[in-house]
Amino acid sequence: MSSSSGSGRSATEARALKIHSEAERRRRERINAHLATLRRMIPDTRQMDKATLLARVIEQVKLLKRKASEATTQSTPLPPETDEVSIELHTGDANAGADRVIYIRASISCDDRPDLVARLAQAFHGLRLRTVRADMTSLGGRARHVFILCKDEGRGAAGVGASASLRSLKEAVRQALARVASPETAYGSSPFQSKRQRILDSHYSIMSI
Amino acid sequence: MSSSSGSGRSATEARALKIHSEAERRRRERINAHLATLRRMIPDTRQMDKATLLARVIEQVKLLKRKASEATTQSTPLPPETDEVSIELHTGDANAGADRVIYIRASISCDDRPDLVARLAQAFHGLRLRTVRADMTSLGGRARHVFILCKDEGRGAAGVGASASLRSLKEAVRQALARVASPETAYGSSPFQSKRQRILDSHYSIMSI
DNA sequence: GCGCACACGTGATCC
DNA sequence: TGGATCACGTGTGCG
Repeated sequence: MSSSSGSGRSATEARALKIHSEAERRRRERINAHLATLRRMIPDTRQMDKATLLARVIEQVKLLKRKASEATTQSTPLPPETDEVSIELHTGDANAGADRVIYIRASISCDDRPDLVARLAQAFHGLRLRTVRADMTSLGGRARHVFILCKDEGRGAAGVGASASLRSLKEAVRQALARVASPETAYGSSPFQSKRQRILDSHYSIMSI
Repeated sequence: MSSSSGSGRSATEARALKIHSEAERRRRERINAHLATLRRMIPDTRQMDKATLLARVIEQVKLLKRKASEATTQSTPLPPETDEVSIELHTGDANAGADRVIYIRASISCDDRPDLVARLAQAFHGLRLRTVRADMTSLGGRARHVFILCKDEGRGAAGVGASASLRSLKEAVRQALARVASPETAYGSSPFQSKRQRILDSHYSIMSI
């Protein structure tokens, strides 16, 4: 205490005290305003305890952090444990007859190895397919690659048997991918290798060229 | 006031008051503990105003929400018209000290050309970075490629200057990508070519090897 | 002295 | 009435 006598406050003290309380009120208002904002942007927090509200904020920040991080590092599911090849045809706009562009979505899941991408590129090149889009994942020795391929000009197969040639093209792509996925099928190389071992062994890059 | 006489409090009143103040203290402690937690999980908020801390929390939640949302909706499929290079570091869980794995999200947008992917792979290889995931788009002569790179073992830079070496690694990747994006900057090759022309000319494959 | 930010105790209020 | 929460004024320390 700076100065005091028995009775009340001096005039200056009273005024200072008032200023102080007002400042403190403004401070509380700032904090509470921010709290209200948080309450608005987080679901199911209307009329909830100030403390538990903060708990939910923490929880939400954690969750969003995980979500954002994992979304930037892997936006597609993990490579499946079983080998798969899938082909889809997409003729861009069925009625627009002018351009005759064919898109193929080819997906392959298999064990990863250094020459995988190169082999695939080679296969596509041999089929006169252009890779417009590619999505590749390599994890734990497994790879899952998805390609959007484009057959720009169906000149050679334009006329009558277009539909038939489409099917054969599709089948050709499937076989090519299957060959790449397991080059030595029919050979007796043991397919039994633990997942753990594969993970330990695998430090392949999907872009080893 | 419930009851009062001139002098002091009754014994029961005093005890109740004490209980009350203790409860209030506990409440404050809970709130402050949560605030401390938030302060820990948001960068650069050590000894910062309680109010401004909450402001940063709001800001962070907004940012993370946008990030997570746009990452799940994949809202940037088309290559932008302007050249861009962006690098992001992701150390997997800052506190889990054991594994020391570093992920880098590197994104490049530029004119497409046959050797682009090969150049990028070469650059990453030179920086001892493994490509764990790749997402490549080629459309209308423009390319937008996103890579998740992995620096498996920071053996050489583990100790003191880890943070600094991270920054320098990030900068190295950025410069490498910039070089690949526009190899002949500073030369006088005319940058003026119509978008239309580029589209007509471009039949590149992003996997031409 | 002044401004700022914090913790504390207290009265009011609502189940 | 008892427990829980809130807003308020005040005391106190730091630049």
